[in-house]
Amino acid sequence: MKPLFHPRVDDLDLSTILHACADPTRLRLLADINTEPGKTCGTFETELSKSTLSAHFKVLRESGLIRQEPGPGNSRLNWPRTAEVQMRFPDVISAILKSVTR
Amino acid sequence: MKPLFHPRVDDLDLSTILHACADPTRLRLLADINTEPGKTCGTFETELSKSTLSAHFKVLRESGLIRQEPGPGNSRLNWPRTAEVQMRFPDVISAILKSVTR
DNA sequence: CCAAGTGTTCGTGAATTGACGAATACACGA
DNA sequence: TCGTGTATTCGTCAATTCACGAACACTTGG
Repeated sequence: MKPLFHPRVDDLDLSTILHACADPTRLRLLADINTEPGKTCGTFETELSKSTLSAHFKVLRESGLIRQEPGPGNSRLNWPRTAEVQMRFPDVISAILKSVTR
Repeated sequence: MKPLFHPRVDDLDLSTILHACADPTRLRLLADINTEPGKTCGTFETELSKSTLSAHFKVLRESGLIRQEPGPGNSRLNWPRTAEVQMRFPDVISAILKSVTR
């Protein structure tokens, strides 16, 4: 599996991050990844098609909110980058995640 | 001056709020309103046209982030609703505002 | 080697966004 | 009442977003 692009902490942008969080689907995904780190892309509850979901993961990853690393088979493991993001923007992500209704 | 629509605290939506914050221009406006509450719409530093600015204020207002009340003449005074928003989504707005680079 | 499983990419289309200028609405002072 | 200042609304336009299915890429098990 090809490794994917991930922005460095220094390159994180607040507006980009907020935009990534602003979509209900992505916010749900992000929350799930934080509750259950290492989940594989196919294990999320959703009605959406695979391609749509893949696009959402891409937005999350490119914003710096998650890390996607090669997993077993052709899968990808999804990890939160919350700790890293907090270094740049303290409390933002944690506050948002706390407000997400399950 | 007509009073404008403002959502009740109970009707605030996290995604809507994050979307409102996700635009750099709006984030700038929001930060300015919080630093200097009661500012009038025309007193913001910007290159944008009146109509564009007005649209941004509308997004902020309808998301619940600011209150726009009639001011002297035909002006509108802009107030933060940060305290109200915090009741629904604790720390979210304050954390975002702290991360805004001046 | 082949089939099954897992994701990504591409092309498409509908809807939304963000920008603008022109027109409009409203309040106030002269 | 007539300008002037302030802000909203409207119509338009280009660009972006979000959704989908089809096609492709890659790994692994049989």
